[in-house]
Amino acid sequence: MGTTEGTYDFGRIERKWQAYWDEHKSFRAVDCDASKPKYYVLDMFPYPSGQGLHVGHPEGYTATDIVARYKRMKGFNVLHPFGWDAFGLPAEQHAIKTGTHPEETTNQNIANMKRQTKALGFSYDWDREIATTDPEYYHWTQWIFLKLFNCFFDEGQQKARPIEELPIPEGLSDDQRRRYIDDRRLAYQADVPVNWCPALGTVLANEEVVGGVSERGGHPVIRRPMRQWMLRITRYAERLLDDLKEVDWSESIKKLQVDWIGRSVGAEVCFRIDGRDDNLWVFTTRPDTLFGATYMVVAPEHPLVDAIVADGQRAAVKAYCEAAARKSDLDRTDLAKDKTGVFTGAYAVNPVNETRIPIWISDYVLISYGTGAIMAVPAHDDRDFEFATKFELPIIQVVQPPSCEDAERVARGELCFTGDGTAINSGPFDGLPTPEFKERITAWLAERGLGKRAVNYKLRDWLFSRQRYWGEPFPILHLPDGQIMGLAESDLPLRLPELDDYKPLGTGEPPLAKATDWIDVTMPDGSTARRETNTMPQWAGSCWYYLRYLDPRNSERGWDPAKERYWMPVDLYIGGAEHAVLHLLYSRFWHKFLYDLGYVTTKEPFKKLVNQGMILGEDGQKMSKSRGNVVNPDQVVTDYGADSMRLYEMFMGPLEAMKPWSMQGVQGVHRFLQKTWRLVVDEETGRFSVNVRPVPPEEETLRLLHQTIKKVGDDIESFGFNTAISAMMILVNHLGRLEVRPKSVLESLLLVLAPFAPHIAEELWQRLGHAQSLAYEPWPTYEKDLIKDSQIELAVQVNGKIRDRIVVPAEAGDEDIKAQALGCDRVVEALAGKTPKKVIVIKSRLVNIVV
RNA sequence: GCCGGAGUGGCGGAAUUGGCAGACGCGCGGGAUUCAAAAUCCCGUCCUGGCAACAGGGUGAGGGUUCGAGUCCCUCCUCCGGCACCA
Repeated sequence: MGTTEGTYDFGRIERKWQAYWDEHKSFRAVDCDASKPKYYVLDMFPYPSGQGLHVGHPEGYTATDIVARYKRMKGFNVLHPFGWDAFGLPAEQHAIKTGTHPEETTNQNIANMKRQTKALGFSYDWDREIATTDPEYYHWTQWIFLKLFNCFFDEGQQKARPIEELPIPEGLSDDQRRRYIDDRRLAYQADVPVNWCPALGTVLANEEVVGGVSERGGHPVIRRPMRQWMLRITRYAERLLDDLKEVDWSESIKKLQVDWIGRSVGAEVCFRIDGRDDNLWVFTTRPDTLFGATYMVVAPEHPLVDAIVADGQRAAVKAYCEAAARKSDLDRTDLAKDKTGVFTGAYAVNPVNETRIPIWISDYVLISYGTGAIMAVPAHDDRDFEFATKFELPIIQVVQPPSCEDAERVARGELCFTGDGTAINSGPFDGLPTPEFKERITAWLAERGLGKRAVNYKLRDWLFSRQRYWGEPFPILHLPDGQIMGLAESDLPLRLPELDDYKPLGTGEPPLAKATDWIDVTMPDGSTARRETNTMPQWAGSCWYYLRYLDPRNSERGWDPAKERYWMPVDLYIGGAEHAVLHLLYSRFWHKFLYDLGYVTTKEPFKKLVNQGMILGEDGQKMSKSRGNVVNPDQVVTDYGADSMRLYEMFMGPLEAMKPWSMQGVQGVHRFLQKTWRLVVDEETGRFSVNVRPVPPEEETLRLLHQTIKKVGDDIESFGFNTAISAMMILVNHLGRLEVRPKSVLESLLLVLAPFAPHIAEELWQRLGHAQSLAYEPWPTYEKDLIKDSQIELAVQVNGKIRDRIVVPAEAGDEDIKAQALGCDRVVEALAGKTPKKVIVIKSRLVNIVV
C-alpha cells in the first residue's frame, strides 16, 4: 500500500482518542449536577458470551452513543453506563464439561467483550461498569428479593406493604398463622409443574424442551410438580397495564405487553352439581350465552374430578388424566387441532334454567386459568363448537348475528358465531344486545348469589427458581420445623460456595445441594437450618441494573435516594425486541414494588424505549455459524476502523428495521470518511490543506451547512440516523468540489459529525487548531432564514402531469406564481386553448392547472 | 387460526406526512489521471421508444376518494415478527 504521510490512518487515530478519553475521563457523569438538565441513556446490557461481540450489539450501542454525545453537546448532563448480565447457562455448561469455575469463564468473556466494545469508541462512563455476578452487585439483588419475601400486597391500597402490617385473622394457631403469612408473601413457595428430565437429572426451561423431549440428547421430559419459588407479579397486573399509558414506547411493544398480561372481564358463575352438595364454578367472558350452555368441561387436574366421577366412568377418566399429566404444555397445544375428552358421568345444573347438562373432562381446559372449569356454549365459542361437533353434543343458538345469512347457518348448527348480536332462546332476556345482556345477567346472578363479576389475566405468577449453580443464591433458610426464614439484611451478600464439580445430582436437587459445608447453618438455639439450594433466574439481575448504575460502588445501600431522584427515569432505553415482553415486564414489576416501598420515585423505569432491528448476513439470512455468514466486528474495525463500523451500522437503514449486512456498504461510508479527511488534510504532505482558509462561505455553502445542521439535529432526535448521515454526505460532496473551503464551515461539519464518527472528528478538530476535545463543544445552531433558498423551482402540472418548471423568488405571491405558470410555452401548448377551471398553487412545491 | 409490521430501481434505502417518486450509498457503464494497476475525480444509470428535445409507463395486485395517492379507504396476494385452546 502506498501510504503517504497524510492518509486517513484510522487505526492510529482511534487508539489515540480512545486513550485520550480514558485518560481524561471525558465521559464521567457527575451526580446531582443541578446546573444542567440530566439525560439517562441506557443500553440493554449484554450477556458476556464466549462468542464475543456480534455486529448486532453495536447497532443499539452506536445509536445510544450518538444520542449521548449529541445530548452532551446540547448541554445535558449525560449518564451513559455499561455492564454485564453475567449469570447464565453457557458458563455453567462449560463448567460441567471442563470443570472450569463459571466465574473464570465469565471474567474472561467480559474482558474480551469489553476490549471489543471499547474499540468502538463508545462514550460510556466506565467507572460505573457493573456485572450481575459480582457479590457487590448481587448483594442488592438478594436484598430486593428479601424485601419481596417480607412484603404482602394490599388489595385495597393496590400496593405492597411490609409483612408486619398484614392484618391476621383472630384465633389462628401458630402453625395456621405462619401459613397464613407465608401464603401472602410476594415471594412464596408453591408446588408447580416443571419440565423434569429424568435422564438428565434436571429441570428444563420451556425453550429447552422440543416436542416432549430434551433439546440436548433427546431424552423424554415429563411434567412433575416440584417446590418452586414464585413471585406474585399477577398482583401488579392491573398497574402494569394501566401505567403503559405513561410511557413513550411504540404501540406495537405496548400491545405485546397488553396481550401478554391478557386481561379479560367476565363473570364467575356457580353451577350446582346434580345429586351432590357441591358446586362447580366457571369463569366466562360471555355470561350472556348462559342459556346456550349444553355441557361443562373441567381440566384433568381439577380437584373435583375424583369426587364427581361416576363409577362406570372411573377407569376411562383415570386413564385420560394420567395421559394428560404426561403431556408437556407444548404437546397439549400441538394436539389443539384434535380435541380429546371423556365424560365423567356427572351432571351440573344450569342456574338460569335448571337444565341438567353433562360434565366432561378435557385438556383443552387449563387448570391454571380462571377456575379450571368452563361452561361450554358450542354455538358461540369455536373451541366448544369443535368439541361438541366431535362428541355429538347439542348445540343451542342464543345469539342472533347481525347478518341474516350467518343467522340461518348458526340456527342449523353449521356455524359458530362468536361476535356480538341480539339474545334469543334466553327466556326473559330475549332481544337484549350482547353488551347490555352481559351486564344484566351478571347483576341477576349476583343478586341470587349465583355469580359475580370477575377479571382474569393470562399473566401467571413468575416462576423464580432455577436448579442451577451459576445464579444468585436465595437469602433463605429452611428451619428444622419446616419454617422458612429470610436472612438478615446484614448477612448479605450470601456468596455462592465453591464446588468441585457442577453436574446436577440427578435427583432434581440443584448443584448447590453438593455444597454440604455451605448448606448447613447453625442457628443461635443450636439447631441446624438448611440454606435454599435453588438459585435465581437470569432475569433477576437484569431487573434492576439501571438503578445500580446510579450509584454502583455504594456498599451501604443499593443506590442513594438523592441520586435516584436526580437521574431517574431512564430517558432512552435501546435494545433488542426479544426482550419486549419478559425483561421489560419483570423490570417494571420490580420497579413498581420498589416504588411502593419508597425506594424509587417514578412509577415507570423507562420513559422512551426503542427496539433495534436484527442484522442479517450478506445473504439475507439470519447470521449463524453453520451458515458461515457471521460478520466479525473485530475484523471490520481492523479493516475499516471503528468510525466506519459505527457509521455503517447507522447508515444501513432505519434503526428498528431488519436489514442485511454489506461489506461494500462499509466501504461506501469509509470512502465518505476519507473524503471528509481530505477536506482538511493534504494527503501528500500530511499537513493542513492549503485550500482551507478562514474566509466566509458563499451563500450556497452557507445555506447547505445550515440545512445540514438542522437535518442532522432533527434526525438524531427522531432516531433517523441513516438520513442524518446522507445529509452530511451531501455537504461533504459539496465542500469537496470547492476550490477554497471556509474553515468555519468545516468546524461546524466536524461538530455534527462527532456523535457518529467521534475519532476522526476529534482528530480533524485538533488539526483545525483546537486544543480541547470537542465532546462538550456546543452543538452548532442554524438560522431559519439562511436555510431558505432565495429562488425556488416549482413544477407546473396540467391535470396532474408535469409539463414545465418555473423559477420564482422565494417570497413570490400566489398570483404572481399563477401568472408565470400559465405563461409557460409548454403549458400553453398543453392547454391547447382551453380555459383552466382551477389553478392550485402549493407554495414551494408545485402548481397544478386543472382544465 | 388470531394480532401486529412491511412490500418502492440490479441491491440497502429516501420522499417536508396528501404535492416534482427514486435523495444518499452500493453496484454497473463511460471518460479523465496512470507505463500499468489500485486509489481518486467527472459524466451517466427506474423501465420502454428516440441521436436528441421529448413522449408513454411506473411504488406487491385490483378497485375507490381527491385537482393531485408510495402516502388515505376497501378487497386480495406475499414476506417478517408475536401469540397460540387463556373460556
